[in-house]
Amino acid sequence: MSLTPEMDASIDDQAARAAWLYYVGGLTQDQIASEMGLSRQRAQRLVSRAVAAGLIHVRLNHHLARCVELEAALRARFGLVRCRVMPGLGPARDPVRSIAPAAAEEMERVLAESGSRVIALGTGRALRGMVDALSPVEAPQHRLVSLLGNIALDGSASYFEVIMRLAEKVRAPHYPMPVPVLVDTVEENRTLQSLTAVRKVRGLAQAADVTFVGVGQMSEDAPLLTDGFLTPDELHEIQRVGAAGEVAGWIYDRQGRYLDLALNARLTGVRVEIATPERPVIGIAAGEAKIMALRAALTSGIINGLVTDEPTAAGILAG
Amino acid sequence: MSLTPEMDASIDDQAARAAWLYYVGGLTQDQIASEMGLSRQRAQRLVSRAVAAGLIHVRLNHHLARCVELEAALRARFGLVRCRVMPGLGPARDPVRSIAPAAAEEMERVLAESGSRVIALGTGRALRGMVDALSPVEAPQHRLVSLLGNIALDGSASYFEVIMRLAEKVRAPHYPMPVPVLVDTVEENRTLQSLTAVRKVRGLAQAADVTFVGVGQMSEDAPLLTDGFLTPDELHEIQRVGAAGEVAGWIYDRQGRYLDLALNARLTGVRVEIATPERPVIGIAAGEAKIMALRAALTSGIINGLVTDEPTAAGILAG
DNA sequence: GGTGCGCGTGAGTATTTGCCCATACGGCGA
DNA sequence: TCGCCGTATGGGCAAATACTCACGCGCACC
Repeated sequence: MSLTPEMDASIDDQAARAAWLYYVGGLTQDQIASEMGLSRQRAQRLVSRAVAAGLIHVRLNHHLARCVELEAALRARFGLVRCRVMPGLGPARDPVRSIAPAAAEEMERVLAESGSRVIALGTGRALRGMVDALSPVEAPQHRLVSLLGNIALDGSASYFEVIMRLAEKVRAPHYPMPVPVLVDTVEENRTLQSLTAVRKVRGLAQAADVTFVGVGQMSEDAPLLTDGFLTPDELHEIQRVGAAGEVAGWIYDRQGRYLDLALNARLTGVRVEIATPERPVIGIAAGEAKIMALRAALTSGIINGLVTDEPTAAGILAG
Repeated sequence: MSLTPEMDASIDDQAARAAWLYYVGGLTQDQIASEMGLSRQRAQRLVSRAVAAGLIHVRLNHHLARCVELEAALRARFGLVRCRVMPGLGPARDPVRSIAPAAAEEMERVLAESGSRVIALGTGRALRGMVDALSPVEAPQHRLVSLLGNIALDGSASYFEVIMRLAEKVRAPHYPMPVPVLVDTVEENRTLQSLTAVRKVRGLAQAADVTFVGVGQMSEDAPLLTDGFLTPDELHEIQRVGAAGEVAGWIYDRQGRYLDLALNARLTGVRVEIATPERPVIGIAAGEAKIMALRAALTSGIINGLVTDEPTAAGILAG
């Protein structure tokens, strides 16, 4: 993916400088080109490179009245300790884009604490977006721990791993869950759970001071299905017994009560229990499809913090 | 300046939403127009309004190698507790633009502390830029105090007042210095200093946990001259006795030793004494003209923290 | 009630930007 | 050594954006 680090650094430096001149200095790409002694096209490419590489962060410093209202309503109805509602980006546009900056701010808020905290993390696209939107901060006083593994059934590790990226950005000690998300048999699971390494990570995760999780829907586009953890038949069976959503792979019904499924015995991750104000669990999720799953998790208190977007917030409250 | 608050809010809301769709969502202004049901021009105006009003903040998440080097060199040479060097924006462009975001970050760093702090502030364009670039944060645990008044000799209050704006953004209790910067006679000054209100503010400022100041040059374009605190003759006389710069109106020589001037007896503000690591004084300043003033202030330790830009940093180190 | 002023609006236009393509450069294998 | 391929570069062009101008509306003052 990259050339020599030296080369990369120099090009990123150039990109950063061009983007700085463009966004902070307000120069045109023409002016940047002559300032830095390159062609306009190159200047343009550097700026877009900087944006693509996430070197540039844009933040909105204004609380939209509508979003503030929705936040207040959600806080009141579900007794949330944290709640952020960001403007929607219109249909057919990835809501992760909208909520990632706000989620990153929530994370930064935790990271800014000077005392040492244990921060537990789920997986998923929304959390990945959060980490990408995060500014690098040195916060080595905290410990990061995974609620679940990042190895899929087929052994691939692509399942939107979050903890390693985050640890890299904040330079904090981190404890990934060194196991597959799901194993084939109850016995395998028991063996894994007995490993000291696994037991220590589980213990840390269960004692987390704050937890960030995604929330999965159980409709036909369920992440558990698209990521290959369930077959369509299994999904339909679980839907039939009333599945409404899942957090870290653990499936619950419309009241947010965890279901007693055969699947559970093969899940290796930590189940998030009812959140308390002292040990909040922040849900990071948005999208039409997730409304029911979110309402359920909020109802029972699996999550007591929420970062979502405007249409999703409205949908949750409409129910 | 503004219409009804209601009207303002609604228009800012629109602007913020348009800017969100533009910068975060990546829509074109055409798409924003149809999404929000307005004309393309209106969408464009809303976006530029949001930028002008400071609703949109852009930050660069990359440490340019050259800037990092300069920071390290400045830290080492002057024993600084904080140091930020931002890329220059080229000549003939306001360096405040470049350093304001970094200065705002330094301020946010202090504001994020959970313990209660006393934050003292000077005045000037650079500090004003810092406050404008600051994200609104609730930090009512801190107290903000002014080092000097904001009333000029002619009674006008325009001298880049900082503390009120800052207090508005962070909702912290604030203590402006309720006097002119400079008075006509020593007796007037004595009278003012004896007022309880003034004594309390002075006491608070002198005990500040952290201080943010601009740094003024004493060349022909001295802020003290352009703001009408000195006549050209006075300036030349002070230059003759070796003035190199000024902090909060107090003038020092090339070694950063405060000068014993007749003017001093008419200055009402608090003189910033040698900074300590426990009670840092952060200088916010950049520009060719300020190099000598900065080097002097750094040499004697009037300031032990610095936010500046690349050419200024290089100039300071070159001496 | 008229008149002037200021603000916001939309149309038109100049500038800027993003994208595509032809081309040049450099590494690598035949 | 030659030729191929992948990558980066600059020119050109269409789209997008910013600016200017003239108009219209509302408000206040006369």
